[in-house]
Amino acid sequence: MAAPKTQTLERQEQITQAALDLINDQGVSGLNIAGIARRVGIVPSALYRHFVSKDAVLDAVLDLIRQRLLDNVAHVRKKTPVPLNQLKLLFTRHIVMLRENRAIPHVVFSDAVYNGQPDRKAKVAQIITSYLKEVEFIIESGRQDGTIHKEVVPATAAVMFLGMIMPAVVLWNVSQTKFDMTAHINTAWPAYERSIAVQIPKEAS
Amino acid sequence: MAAPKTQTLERQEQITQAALDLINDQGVSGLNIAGIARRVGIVPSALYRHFVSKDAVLDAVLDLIRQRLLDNVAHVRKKTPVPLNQLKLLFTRHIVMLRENRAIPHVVFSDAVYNGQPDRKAKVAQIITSYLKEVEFIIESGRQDGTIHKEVVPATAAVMFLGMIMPAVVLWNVSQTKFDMTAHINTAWPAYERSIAVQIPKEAS
DNA sequence: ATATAATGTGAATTGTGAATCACAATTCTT
DNA sequence: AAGAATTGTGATTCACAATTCACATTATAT
Repeated sequence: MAAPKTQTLERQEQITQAALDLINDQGVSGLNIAGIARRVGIVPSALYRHFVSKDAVLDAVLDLIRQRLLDNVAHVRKKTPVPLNQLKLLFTRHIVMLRENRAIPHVVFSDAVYNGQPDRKAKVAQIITSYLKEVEFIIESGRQDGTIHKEVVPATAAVMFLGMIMPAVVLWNVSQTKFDMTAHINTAWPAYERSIAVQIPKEAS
Repeated sequence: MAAPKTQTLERQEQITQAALDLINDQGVSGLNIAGIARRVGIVPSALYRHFVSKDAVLDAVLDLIRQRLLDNVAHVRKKTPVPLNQLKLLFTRHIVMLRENRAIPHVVFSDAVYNGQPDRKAKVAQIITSYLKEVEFIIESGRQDGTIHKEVVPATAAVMFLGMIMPAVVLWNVSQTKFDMTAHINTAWPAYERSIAVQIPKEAS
């Protein structure tokens, strides 16, 4: 009962997705060739027809993650032209995304990244910084149109934007999903907005 | 050439410290019994006289980390009685600490925590939340003495305090230590202060 | 001092998982 | 339809690391 033959390109996508799913369930340390193969429906050795090594699979997963993150930004841009609304939307969408893809923080924080080849580390650095650049860009356009304070330093504000998300996700993960993300979104966002927006929004509590 | 016999209590401390050092260098996935034993100066099997398993060593490392974090808070409390100054000091000290102990983020974000026994996960949750509680406490006393806005929600402000630190450390790690932490401290802190303090400090840019 | 407990040692055991390889089945080319 | 290329399979190898164990050595108690 051999698995049906499938073009490498398609298999690579299946394998990458399966790897992401596996990491969602078991973390990066739970990522193993046999597990991936099982999910795809092939035998472990067959995987090597499509990837030269396990490391190569991890790199593909990183590419997938980058794509998802940037797609997110693009989607938000289309949704509304107002910088502050874009940020708010990006904030909630990003949190929802990380909730559903626990693999993302897993990979980004994993030892495979922190202590693997410098290439991989650089790749993650590039993913994060390009995401930050997008956020900075939104903030900068807010400064231009006068909705965001001129004194705000875009780079710092972007890092702090990430700072609303990162600890929340970590707490949520560590607390067996008990940490109330919705409540966090509802209180953190106004605080963030207050610190960068020019005028307090209509309903000032 | 046997290693000198040493009381279990002292050896446990040596082993825990060696494990922390090893994680500093190689990450959690690089943590191995042989490596720890080498650093302590004993043979791998000897380690089992003092810890029942590798997992037990990791748990001890977690205890050590908690202790370090809380010592940090206590130190800051002694240094100054002014809440905002305590926060600022805690901020810089925390960053310095994480710079010198890359093991801390490694462990906190590791798979061993995210996918290990629920006990360990709970332990990490407890470490983070107790640290947050301390920060909340400082913020609350600032609200009491009128130096921090009444509208500030201590829990949220504490999470965002962590939010100044976490992404910075991640960026620093991932960027081969190229990310400028000092610059981050200098711009992030005023922004944070502005968002919670009642009055803008003397020199308003 | 001697028995007993505690600690250290080297060898052996066990498990795990990545990677390789010769061969089989399938698809593609022409 | 024959031959070449691609993809799949099972057995196997290899390295690595945690743990156990019988025995040696040192410290402690009486």
